[in-house]
Amino acid sequence: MVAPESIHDGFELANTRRTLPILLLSAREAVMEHFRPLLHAHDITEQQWRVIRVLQERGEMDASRLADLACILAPSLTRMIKALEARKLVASRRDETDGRRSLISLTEKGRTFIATVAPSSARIYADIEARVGTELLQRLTDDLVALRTALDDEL
Amino acid sequence: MVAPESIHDGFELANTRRTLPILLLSAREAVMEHFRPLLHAHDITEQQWRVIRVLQERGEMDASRLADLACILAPSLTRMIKALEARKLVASRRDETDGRRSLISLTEKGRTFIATVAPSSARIYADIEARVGTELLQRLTDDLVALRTALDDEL
DNA sequence: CGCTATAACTTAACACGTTAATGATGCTGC
DNA sequence: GCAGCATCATTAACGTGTTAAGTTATAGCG
Repeated sequence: MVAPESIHDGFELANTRRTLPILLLSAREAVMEHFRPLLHAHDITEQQWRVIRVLQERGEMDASRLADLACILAPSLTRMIKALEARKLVASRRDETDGRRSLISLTEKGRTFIATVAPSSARIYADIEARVGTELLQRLTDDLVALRTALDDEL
Repeated sequence: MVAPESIHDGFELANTRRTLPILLLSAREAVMEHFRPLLHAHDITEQQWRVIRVLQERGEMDASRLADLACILAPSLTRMIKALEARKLVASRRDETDGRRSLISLTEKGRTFIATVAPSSARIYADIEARVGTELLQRLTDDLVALRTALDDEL
């Protein structure tokens, strides 16, 4: 499929299709392809789904932490919270002890929404797990965490 | 860092932070973080950089194939080609034998541009390779390809 | 040849990614 | 107490992701 040359010789650009950015991007695309029909059917974006799931798992938190955990930038989150509030899936309030912070939480409607979508989502993930195989999936999970750790510039 | 429970039990949602979509997203983010200053300094986006690199590696091709290889959707590519043409980094022309197709190619200026940025880019990739380690990088590369293959619905 | 279907792009509309700048609040030291 | 700096959130501007609809061109078929 691809020439079996070394990934990178240190002097020239690597084959674009074999670089980490594209491999990670296309792998992610292959995974998301399976979830998209479900999310679309429930009129929610992938990013919004991440946000409300994080809220369900960890409860109310400020916007910065939510953005960090859901892998979403602050400006995007600001826009999304407005949309999710309009649908009454989340609620936000000012932190009383720190007026700069905005605390976001899941509403009862939000919890119900997740409960509605969760079974299908879990089924899709189980199908992916079955296709990929437990061994490969486990190794990938560990290696991806290791990759992040190796690249994290501990400031 | 994360509770050492099984990835997924088949009945409930997995821990969001341990799911493939987020792992792949955050790993990619960790990698791109290192390239962003360079790309920004040359006033080019990550996606545009992918597009012109694919053109350099494989030469003139039609838009569909280019979009596929660079992992970019057709509507995005249409917009990008306009921008890249305005900067005279790429050129496009109609396919003479199939009037529907648009053939995209790198200009001389485009080649020069890549030659200018390539050394820094290669240095950054080499640094990443050094941090991550050859073994982990090689295994990840293979596993990510395997993941894509496993999930590809061969239509 | 003409009709229909399909394919390759293009456009449009809306959401998110990314960077920079602004506003508001908190904090620190004097 | 207040001036100056840091932090959190928001806004703005532009590029890309995503889906749907629209254009133009080709292919198939009677």
